Amino acid sequence: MTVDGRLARGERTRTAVLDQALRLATVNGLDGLSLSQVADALGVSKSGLFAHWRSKEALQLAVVEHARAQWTDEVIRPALRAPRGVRRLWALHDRRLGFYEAGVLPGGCFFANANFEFNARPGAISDRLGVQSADWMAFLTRLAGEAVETGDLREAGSLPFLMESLGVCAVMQAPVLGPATFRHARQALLDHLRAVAADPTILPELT
Amino acid sequence: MTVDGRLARGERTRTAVLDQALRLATVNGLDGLSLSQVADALGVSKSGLFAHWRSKEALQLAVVEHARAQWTDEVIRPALRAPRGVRRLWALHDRRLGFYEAGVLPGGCFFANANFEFNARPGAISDRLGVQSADWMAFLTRLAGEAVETGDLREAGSLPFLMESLGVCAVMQAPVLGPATFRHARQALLDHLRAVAADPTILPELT
DNA sequence: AATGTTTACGAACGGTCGGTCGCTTTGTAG
DNA sequence: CTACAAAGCGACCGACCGTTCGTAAACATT
Repeated sequence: MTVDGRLARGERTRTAVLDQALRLATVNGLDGLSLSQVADALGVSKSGLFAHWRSKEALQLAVVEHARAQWTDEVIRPALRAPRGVRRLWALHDRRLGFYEAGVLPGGCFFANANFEFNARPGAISDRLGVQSADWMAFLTRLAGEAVETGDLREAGSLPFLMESLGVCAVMQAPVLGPATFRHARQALLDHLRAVAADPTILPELT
Repeated sequence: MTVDGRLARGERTRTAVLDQALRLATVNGLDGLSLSQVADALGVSKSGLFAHWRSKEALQLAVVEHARAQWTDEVIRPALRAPRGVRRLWALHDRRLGFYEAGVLPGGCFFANANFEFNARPGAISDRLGVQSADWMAFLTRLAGEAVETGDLREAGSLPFLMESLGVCAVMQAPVLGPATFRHARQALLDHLRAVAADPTILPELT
């Protein structure tokens, strides 16, 4: 199977641009993203970007999808290796906070940033963010439901909303209050899970 | 006591500008705020703004303080009318969510928006936001400590962080998931408070 | 009535923005 | 070798940005 060298090159620049644009978007905002900045940071020309995306909004939407793929690869998929139930819920929370702590994105969390940036601005980007938000909450709800099925939990209750809350708040406060924020976010969920889990001993101790 | 008509007029426009700028900042971002937009929305000239603030950043800092004053008037002060202890904690949470629900600011919460916007951008504005964030968390911690003193709670634990988390997450998700979000945010804190309160009966039922 | 101050305005400036156009380079296919 | 297509570049456009400056009106002070 031979590949077209031109298309391959295009694909390479495309992902390089999306990587850079994603990082920049978490710092200056998805809307504050400037095509000149992205182009200069990669040593390409601004007009060359229009060969891949016909407008800034098209690039922004591509960044949203790129962020979703990264989130799936680095947070969701690793967490799914944990056994179903309360341990998987904990793995997801732990992995998520680890993603923030590692500083993969200089601005913390792309989705939290973007949701707050577009929460009062209708349009294609806001719509897409809304769908992804709903998907994410549905995923959390499904995992909590599984924990009830396995008998780990008596009931799901507000657990999905609580997990999302702790994650979002942690990434918001971390730049101000320092790394201890993540310890709070872990401790808070661990306390809650221990209180509602049928067998608290399957949950780890915080080191 | 006679007042200088010029100063009075200046003060009037100043607060009118800050009101408008605060609302606009919650929609387009504190940095996305455009002086032309603010000026046009109030029917004043753009250059006239520089008679009151010597730069855009000065106006932005003034907006931050204006938002703090509004938050104190409409959330903190009313909540302080509730008796010390767990009822005051609940009143604060309830009042906060009510502030979001009422749509006082079209973009939800100024501070959450601004924190996420500036969480990776050093500068005077970020510094000011950081101080206010720390103050706010200290206030929550003080109220939780009072609830321990009054005997309402055995221990504060992660309660301040939890309250902040639920509030922030609610205002983030409300535009996407609708008003039910606030019910979740209230229920989640109420469940937690009932679980840790010495006397759960002093807490209200959700209607 | 004369003087000074505060508020506010209109015009203009340099700079950056998103976007367009014509061109060159690189690689594929016949 | 030729014809074609995709990738990428440089020059340029109109629009908007924050900011400056000179000026005029409103008002207080003397």
